[in-house]
Amino acid sequence: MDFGVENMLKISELSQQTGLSAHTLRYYEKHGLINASNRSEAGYRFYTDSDVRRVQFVKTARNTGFSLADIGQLLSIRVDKLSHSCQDVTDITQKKLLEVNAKLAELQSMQQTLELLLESCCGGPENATHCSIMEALDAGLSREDKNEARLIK
Amino acid sequence: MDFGVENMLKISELSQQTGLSAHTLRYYEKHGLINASNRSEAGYRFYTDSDVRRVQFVKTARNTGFSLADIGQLLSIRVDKLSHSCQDVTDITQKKLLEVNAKLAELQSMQQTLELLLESCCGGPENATHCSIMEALDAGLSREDKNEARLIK
DNA sequence: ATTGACCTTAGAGTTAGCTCTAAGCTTATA
DNA sequence: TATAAGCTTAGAGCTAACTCTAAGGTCAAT
Repeated sequence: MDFGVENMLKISELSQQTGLSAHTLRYYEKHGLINASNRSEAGYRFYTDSDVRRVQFVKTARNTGFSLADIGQLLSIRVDKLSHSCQDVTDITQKKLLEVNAKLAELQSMQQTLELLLESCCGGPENATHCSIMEALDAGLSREDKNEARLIK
Repeated sequence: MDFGVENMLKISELSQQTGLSAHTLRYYEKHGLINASNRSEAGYRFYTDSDVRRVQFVKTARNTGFSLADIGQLLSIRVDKLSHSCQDVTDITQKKLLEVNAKLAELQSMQQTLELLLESCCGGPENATHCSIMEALDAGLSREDKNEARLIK
């Protein structure tokens, strides 16, 4: 069961394969996401193919927007699929989607506001005494938008 | 020019008016965004109407997505409009819009991925051995998407 | 034997924007 | 006058996900 060190990767090689820095790989290890299956006598990490696939999984999940905590959960499902249901997986995914949708809504509102501001302003070289962007920000964006803000008086 | 302390606000009163905590107001002051025009002998901050309007401006800009650094720039325009042009204002606004659009694109890509994942999975109580979400994450999301990632072998 | 590249660890630093604490005054109320 | 609420400051802590540093051990090549 113990094949020398052939066909295993050192951390810098894993780094190259995955595009994650060695620092980041150690960071993920410290946070329980990944591990080197083997260590040399001197303590050097050696990664198997299976380790590489796990790291790729982490990277893909990361690109999809999952937090490291989410990924921890996904990984524990991954290593024991029999003890987990598809619903366990969709729960995590659904929760993430809700977060993403919430952020999206917030950013879309900002986008709309910024576009309106830009439309309203000439953007020219004249001085800003009557700049409509400044006026709008001074007026609280025309007043009938925000929820909790009390009006000035 | 110095009217006692009538019609000025203490920090907790400004906090109530604006919905920003006293902590946050002091934080903004430390970062050069706002200031109390007056202090009592004991060092208590007292805010004028003009101070209140400035804080409202900051809050509105914050809600619009501007960073505190952006707001610092906007405020320095606000106090000396003659020395700044509308273009100065639109430059800041445009830059912010670009940032927001970039984030938006990233989040929309995540949203799409998450929706696809959810569509592909039954989400039921059966065990996760053939969960299509896990498979997709294992396969790097079907392979033809990411830019810098090298394939496994 | 000696470079130099690579590896190890613990732990500090970064970013942004708060949020909170501690220790000690001040002010208002009873 | 005493107590509680509110104010002051400097500075630490929080969040997330890295990113980097320091001090030292290892390894391959000269």
